[in-house]
Amino acid sequence: MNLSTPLTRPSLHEELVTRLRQAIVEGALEPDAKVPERELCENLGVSRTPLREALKVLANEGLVVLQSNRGARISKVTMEELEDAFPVIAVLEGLAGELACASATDKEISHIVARHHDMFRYYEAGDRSAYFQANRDIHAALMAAARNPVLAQHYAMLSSRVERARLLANVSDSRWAEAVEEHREIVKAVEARDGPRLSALLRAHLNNKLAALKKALT
Amino acid sequence: MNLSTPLTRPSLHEELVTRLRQAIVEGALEPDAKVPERELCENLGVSRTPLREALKVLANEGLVVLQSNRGARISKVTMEELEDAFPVIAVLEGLAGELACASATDKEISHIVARHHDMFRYYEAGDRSAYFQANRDIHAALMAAARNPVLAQHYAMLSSRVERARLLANVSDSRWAEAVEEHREIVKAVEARDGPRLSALLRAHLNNKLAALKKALT
DNA sequence: TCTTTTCATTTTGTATTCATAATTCAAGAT
DNA sequence: ATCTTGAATTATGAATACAAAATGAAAAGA
Repeated sequence: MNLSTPLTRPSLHEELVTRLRQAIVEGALEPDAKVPERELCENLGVSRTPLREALKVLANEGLVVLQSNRGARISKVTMEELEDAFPVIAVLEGLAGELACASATDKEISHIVARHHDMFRYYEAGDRSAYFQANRDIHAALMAAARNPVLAQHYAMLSSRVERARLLANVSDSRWAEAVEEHREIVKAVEARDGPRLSALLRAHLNNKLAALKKALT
Repeated sequence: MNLSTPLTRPSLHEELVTRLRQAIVEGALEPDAKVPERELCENLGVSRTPLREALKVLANEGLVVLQSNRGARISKVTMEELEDAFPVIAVLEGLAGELACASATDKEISHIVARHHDMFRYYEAGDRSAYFQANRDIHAALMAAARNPVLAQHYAMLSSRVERARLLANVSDSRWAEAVEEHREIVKAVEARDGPRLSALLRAHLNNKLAALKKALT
């Protein structure tokens, strides 16, 4: 049992940030909807103070828009935002790939590889939701292996803003096949610990993802 | 005159975020110091509520650390943080360079070039503070020319975390000379609108800056 | 009928209050 | 003397209160 870490109860506003962020990303709080302050307070059993603190934080992250004297709205997912965010995510993932090749443990590498094989099986089985889960795991594992908390923080922020687009547009089967092919190259680069190549592949992968989203959303 | 944007008085917490961030970056609020909540409230003439909202936002940005039931402290500038942040800033500036080459107006390009010439003059004159100001302007102008608000937002956040290091370590004259040389190459790439080259130069410039900081801080 | 105006209601931003946890400091124990 | 102990004080987190602004609905005017 760990007796060295000073035990610290998370404050209400922190929990609220986490839960609201999740609700927004999952679409439980819909884009452009007004944030029902009173209702949330009642449901969550907290007063307005910590809830409003959480909203300020989420506004700073771009998930919520504050309108003076008119409360908060869930921010919309616009094409412009996606077009701005994806290139940034791309270079961050690219960097993560480089760093991961340099600092990942062998165990981490083999975990990423294993998750890839899972993912390929889900693709064969046509199980989209398991595929997406595996895909998220892979990107998260890569990010963790990069050993750079600052990078991870900004990546997480951007991901949360962009994740919601998945709810708006189902990618085509042909794009799915393409993405899988790209991942076959990616996993090869991971196994070879080829940082520059992995970086380039990830950047290209993200840019293709954006192009596919664009097509699906117009 | 702009008549489309609905005029909106900034809320107290927003103003506080701005002012506190500035105070932290400029060193008026020193790293590791406790945030004097009561004192700030009195000086700024606001109640605790908006101040605490601002602190939550700054904590989310990493400029402040919240300790449960023990208030807030200004976060320390650690070598680990700089080592994590600089590579991220480097890829963001690299991306900004690429994008700027593609989307900057001729006027923006010539402004960046002009500011470079100013900066070189300040270097000749040995005027460090004017040099730094011009340097900041150049990076800001480049970022603006990239036309990507998401990129700009994350760049600003990271810059604020890292700016403070400048107060801790004066770079050597030899590094200054080096940096100027690097900028001579950078401005050439800007004039030529050579995106890939500018991107590579900026990334290298940032990595060298980190190395210089490392040396100066040990 | 369709606007415009008025006024009650609700919502919002900020201030204030309150309960609890941390800190301080003096008194007693070692 | 130094180290504990515990009550008094202060600071903090969260709830509540309050004033100002926005919203909505009914009444007055076109």
